[in-house]
Amino acid sequence: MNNGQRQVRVRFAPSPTGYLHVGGLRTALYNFLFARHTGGVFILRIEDTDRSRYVEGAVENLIATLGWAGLSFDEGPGKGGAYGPYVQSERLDIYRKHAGRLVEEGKAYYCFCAPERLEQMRKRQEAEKLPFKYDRECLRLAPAESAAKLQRGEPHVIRLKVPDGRAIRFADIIRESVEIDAERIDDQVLLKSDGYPTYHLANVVDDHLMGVTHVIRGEEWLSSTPKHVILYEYFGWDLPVFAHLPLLLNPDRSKLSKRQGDVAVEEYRRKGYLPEALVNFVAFLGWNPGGTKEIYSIDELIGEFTLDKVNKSGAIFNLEKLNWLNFEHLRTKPAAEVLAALRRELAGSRFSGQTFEDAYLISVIGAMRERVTSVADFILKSPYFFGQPESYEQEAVRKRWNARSPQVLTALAREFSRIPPGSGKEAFEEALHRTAAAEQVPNGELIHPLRLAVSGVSGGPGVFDIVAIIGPAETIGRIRNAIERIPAQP
RNA sequence: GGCGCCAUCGUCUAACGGUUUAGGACGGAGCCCUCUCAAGGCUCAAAUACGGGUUCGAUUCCCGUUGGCGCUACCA
Repeated sequence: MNNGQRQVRVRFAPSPTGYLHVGGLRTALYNFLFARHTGGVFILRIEDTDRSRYVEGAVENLIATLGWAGLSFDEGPGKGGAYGPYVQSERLDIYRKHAGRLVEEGKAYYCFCAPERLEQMRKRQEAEKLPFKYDRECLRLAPAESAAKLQRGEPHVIRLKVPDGRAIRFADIIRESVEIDAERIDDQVLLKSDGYPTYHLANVVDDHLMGVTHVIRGEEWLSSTPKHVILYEYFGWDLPVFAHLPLLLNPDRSKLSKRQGDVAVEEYRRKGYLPEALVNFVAFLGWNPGGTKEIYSIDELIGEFTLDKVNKSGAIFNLEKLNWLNFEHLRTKPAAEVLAALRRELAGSRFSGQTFEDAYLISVIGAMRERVTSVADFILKSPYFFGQPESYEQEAVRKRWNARSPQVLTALAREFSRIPPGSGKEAFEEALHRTAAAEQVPNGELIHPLRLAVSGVSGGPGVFDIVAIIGPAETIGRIRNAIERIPAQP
């Protein structure tokens, strides 16, 4: 082990197979937080060594999503750095060179076995309930024979020659010590027949060449870490510090996947979740600084984050808590920022054709802030601020609208018509009280039908807040509309 | 199947052998507030998987059982 005093260098190394997964976001976040907390360097490296899974535009998407979440990287594609290139498909010669060096030193060997042979062997071993292990057929090839095959251009791979009869042990910050018998490890393919490296080779080579001090990645890599340890040993390189993160789980405790909810970060973005809320949420899936504070800004997370507080067991992605966190972040976000987000939502909604003044939207935000969990909710839960009610909730009509409603509301409208535009809610409240007294009905006989008339629903902000926001003229128009459209009640 | 990792309320978690009638949060239930819905305040229900050790004392340390998950590819 090394790196006592060296500057921390960590990396997030996704493969560009589409969108950024929330599990990937969490891994990226922990790397980012660790780097920022320690004054280290956060690297983005693209692991595109599987050409069949490459998705066009995925890299740009990944970078954009990371940027949205506020996870800025110091070195990486499009950003540069002294250790580039940061895209593995641009580093092929490096991997070939290193694999070749291993072959020369007898630590790896050429394998010419056809996929069909491997497949048969796999089936046989499976039938005998044995773990799959390559039978080392090609390791027994005479050097001359191997060279001849190479000469003839026969398709081949390079395999790691796993040392015999040794226990491979490595330290992990989160899991302490992990040990596995080398006997169990397959002679892993390092370089594929298409000339591309496998994850194992590329990852180890790059981590070393890029000076990575801490490998912080998902637990799914724990089982293959011994292969990496062997590689470090073979190359004569110092081991980085490993930290294998607990997995993110579906509600049924299986590894988080599509099917059981959204796993793409951009989906949450699209639904109006705030990046600070999503970041706060995933940070606490597997990590906790102790104490009872729950709402953290990203800077606070940076201040508190340490790897030894990461826990070992998988965590279920619980949407309810995310909703609450989003609500909490939304309510403390400056109105100007919420305004910008709301304008974006409106632009993509059925109200996109209309224009609203900043002051108007700010008062809508003030009225709805404690009633929404996402920015999209402003439109979903209170469309009546952006247009006339299109319908009237049946249950509310049945409960709140009676035979006298048209008459008293007409009287109320008459009172409202004397209120100058821009008046506060008190003016409407007083007008309503006057009308109720004159018509000799309880306030509720006016308040509830009024709410229904202006909003079409039974819930929402105080009715006087609503009418003050939309103004007297609009309110009167909506009252007339409602009287016309709501069928007479007994 | 083999190997590895993991195991506190439904969920996220706190507790680093005793300060614990196991704390907080989300969600749930109830009450208060109230023009509705929220928000807010108060209250309640809810967990150390099981069995052995070690110890004066185990949520905490060890072993086993059970369960869950991961890996077991020329995918990452």
